[in-house]
Amino acid sequence: MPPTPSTTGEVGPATVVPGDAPGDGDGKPTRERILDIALELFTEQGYDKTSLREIAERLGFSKAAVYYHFASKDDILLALHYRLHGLTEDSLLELVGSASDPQVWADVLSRFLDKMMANRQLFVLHERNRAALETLHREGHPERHQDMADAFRSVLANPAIPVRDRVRLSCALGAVMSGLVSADTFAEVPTDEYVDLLRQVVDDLLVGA
Amino acid sequence: MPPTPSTTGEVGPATVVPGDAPGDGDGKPTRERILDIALELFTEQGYDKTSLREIAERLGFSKAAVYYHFASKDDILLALHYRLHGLTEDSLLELVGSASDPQVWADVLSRFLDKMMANRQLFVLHERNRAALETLHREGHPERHQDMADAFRSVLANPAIPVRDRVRLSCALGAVMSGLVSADTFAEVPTDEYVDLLRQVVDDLLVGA
DNA sequence: GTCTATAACCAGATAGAC
DNA sequence: GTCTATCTGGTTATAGAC
Repeated sequence: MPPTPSTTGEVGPATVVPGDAPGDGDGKPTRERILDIALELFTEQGYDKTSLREIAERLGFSKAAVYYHFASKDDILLALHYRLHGLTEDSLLELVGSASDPQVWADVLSRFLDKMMANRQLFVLHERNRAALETLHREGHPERHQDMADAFRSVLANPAIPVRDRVRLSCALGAVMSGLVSADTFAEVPTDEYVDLLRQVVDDLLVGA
Repeated sequence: MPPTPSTTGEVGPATVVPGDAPGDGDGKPTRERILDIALELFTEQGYDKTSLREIAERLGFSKAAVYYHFASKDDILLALHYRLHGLTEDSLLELVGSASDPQVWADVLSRFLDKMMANRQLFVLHERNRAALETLHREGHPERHQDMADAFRSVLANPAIPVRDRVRLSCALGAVMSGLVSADTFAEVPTDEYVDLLRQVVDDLLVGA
């Protein structure tokens, strides 16, 4: 049986202690290396058009070896989804869930933006494979793991909050996501400056006007 | 050989003259009925997770019959993509291409919003199947069919335009798309009112502030 | 214009050797 | 921890009858 039979929440590079496990080229454990390649291929070609054989080939071993680390292809996608979960601090989450004030939403989004930008590829993965990820969410995905997207979704569906505010929140989320996805187009702009531009957009939509 | 061997730009319900071709339940030609079902299933379950067998079953005939109307599964997706193309008037397109003024972009988007809202599902399809559609765009898709998305994309990539303006345009597009996708959440709001809220968002991002 | 039958293929997944 | 070999099932696509 594999060392981690059920899917575990992976938190990303920060968790990896250098020289922590066998691995190959780097000190990174194989499981992480698989996830890194998968993230790259899934974002580039799409989840469904990427085969396990392809992932394995890139790493220099065979398809079946991947099955030692993950129970299924879905399991890989799920693990990447959990990387996103891992980015969220609980304190921010509670803030969103409790308050119904656009100013608070804007603050949370603003504070979260740097982390989003630093882990941009993870968001692009989600943006480009919505269909596959939502299928995953419907079945499986047992524990009601709360993440940022879930928190905001529940706000959007809350009828006690004025429609105008909710619509503008929805737009602000879309605007930020769009900003992340097309960040490559603005590669010549320094990251800090770029993030500030996005922050301003969030502000204009949620508190300004 | 099929009546329309290569993919033709389908324009939607407006093109269908009542009693125009055999069809079945309605006066709609079979080709259109296939596209309607495909649109529904592709948006719901995703392009890759929908099989031709499933589409055929819904229509009451067999998988192979679908191949009479379309050369491949990709061809169906492409035809739906062309429905989107069909929504765009050339006059609006030129407007976007020529001007580099945020005010103009806002006007175009505003004028286009009603049509976008009326054909919402088409946009949701594109939003939820970006990966599949971009693969399609890379290969095939011969004639440089210009659509709204292409026009705006070329603006975003134009270095002659101030970065701030371009970033805000990118955000505005994302905001509108997000608004379209989550329109169901706000089903209780009258459409006109909802579209006005979105128009305001576009305005705040592109001309206000 | 639609259907039956079937070909050809490749994916995800398993068993068990090393 | 990785490999070879194999199973199983579903997918796109074709040929040809009605």
